[in-house]
Amino acid sequence: MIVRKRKEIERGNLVGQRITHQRALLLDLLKESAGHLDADELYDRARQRVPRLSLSTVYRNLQLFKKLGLVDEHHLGEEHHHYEARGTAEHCHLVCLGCGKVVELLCPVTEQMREDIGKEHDFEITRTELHLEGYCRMCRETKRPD
Amino acid sequence: MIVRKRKEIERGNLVGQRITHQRALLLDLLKESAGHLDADELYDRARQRVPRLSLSTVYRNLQLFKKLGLVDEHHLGEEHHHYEARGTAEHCHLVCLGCGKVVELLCPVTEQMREDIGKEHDFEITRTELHLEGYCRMCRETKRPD
DNA sequence: GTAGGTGCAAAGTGTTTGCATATAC
DNA sequence: GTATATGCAAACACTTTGCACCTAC
Repeated sequence: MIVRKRKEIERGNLVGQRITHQRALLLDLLKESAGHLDADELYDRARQRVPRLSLSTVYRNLQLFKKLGLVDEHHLGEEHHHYEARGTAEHCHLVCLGCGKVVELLCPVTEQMREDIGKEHDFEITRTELHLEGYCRMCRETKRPD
Repeated sequence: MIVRKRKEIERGNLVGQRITHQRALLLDLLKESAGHLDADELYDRARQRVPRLSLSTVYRNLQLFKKLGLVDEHHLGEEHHHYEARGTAEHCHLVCLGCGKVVELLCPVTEQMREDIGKEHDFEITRTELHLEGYCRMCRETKRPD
C-alpha cells in the first residue's frame, strides 16, 4: 500500500504539512527499509511507484523530515548523506572500512554520557552519534586495504 | 618557519612520499591550528605563504595525509569536511546547532566502549568518533532556531 | 634524468533553487 | 480558490581529474 491512512500520518508525523503522495511514499520507504538510505537509493525506490518523481522533491522532503525530526541524517564515511527513519532508540554505527558493511548497535553508554556532558558544558544535547570504524573479521582475514 | 627539518618529517610523517614545500606547509598548518580546518580555510592560510598554491593540491594532499593516518576527517554538520592533525588523544565533538561553536572533549568512555564493541562484533576498530549536537546556554537563552 | 607533484582549467558529485504547473486543503 | 508542493532545468558548493610544466630525489 502506498499511502497509509491520512489521519495516521497527520497525527503522528507530518503535523501541519500537506500530505502529498510523494511525502507519504518517501516516509513509508524510509520506515520500511530499516537500514540507511541515501537520497539516490530512496529516489530509485520511490520512482518505481511514482515514476515522474523528481530528485529535488526527494531532497526537499528529506530536509523537511529532518527538520520535523522524522528522520536522522548520517555521514557514514561515503561522500553523501544517509537517512534513517527515527523512532528506534539511538544507536551507533560500526562501519567496516574493508567491505562497507554497517552494523547498527545500541549504545547504552551514550545515554549516560549525554547527560554528563550536557551538564558539564551547559548544553542541551539533542542528538548524539557514535561512529566506529574498523575492519570486520572477514576483511581482516582476506585483504587489508592500504 | 615554513619547512621543518626534512629528516624530522621523513621519519615521522611522510614516509616514502616526496617532501614538497606545499606538503610541509600544509602539515605544519594543520598541526599549528589545534582545531579543525576545512579545505578552504587551509587553502587560505597556506596561500599566505605560497600564493600560487592551488586548491587541488590541498585536496590531493589532504587525501594523502588521511591515507597515511596523519590527519582525521570529520563531518561537523556542515556540508563539507573538516580536517585535523592526528596525534592528540581521540576526542568527541560537541556542536552547537545554534551558533556552530564546536567544543572538543576527551571521552574516556570511548576507550572502553571501543574495546567492548570490538570484541563483541569481532571488529578491529581503528577509529571512533562521538558526535554530539545540541544548543549551548547562550543559544538556548536567546534564539531557538526552528 | 626521471618519477612523481603541482597549477590550472575543466569535469564530477551531491545538493539546492527559480519558476511555471499541479495539488491538498 | 489559494497557499503550498511538485517537476524540470539550471545553478551551486565541494571535490576530483587531465594535462603540461616543474621539482625532489
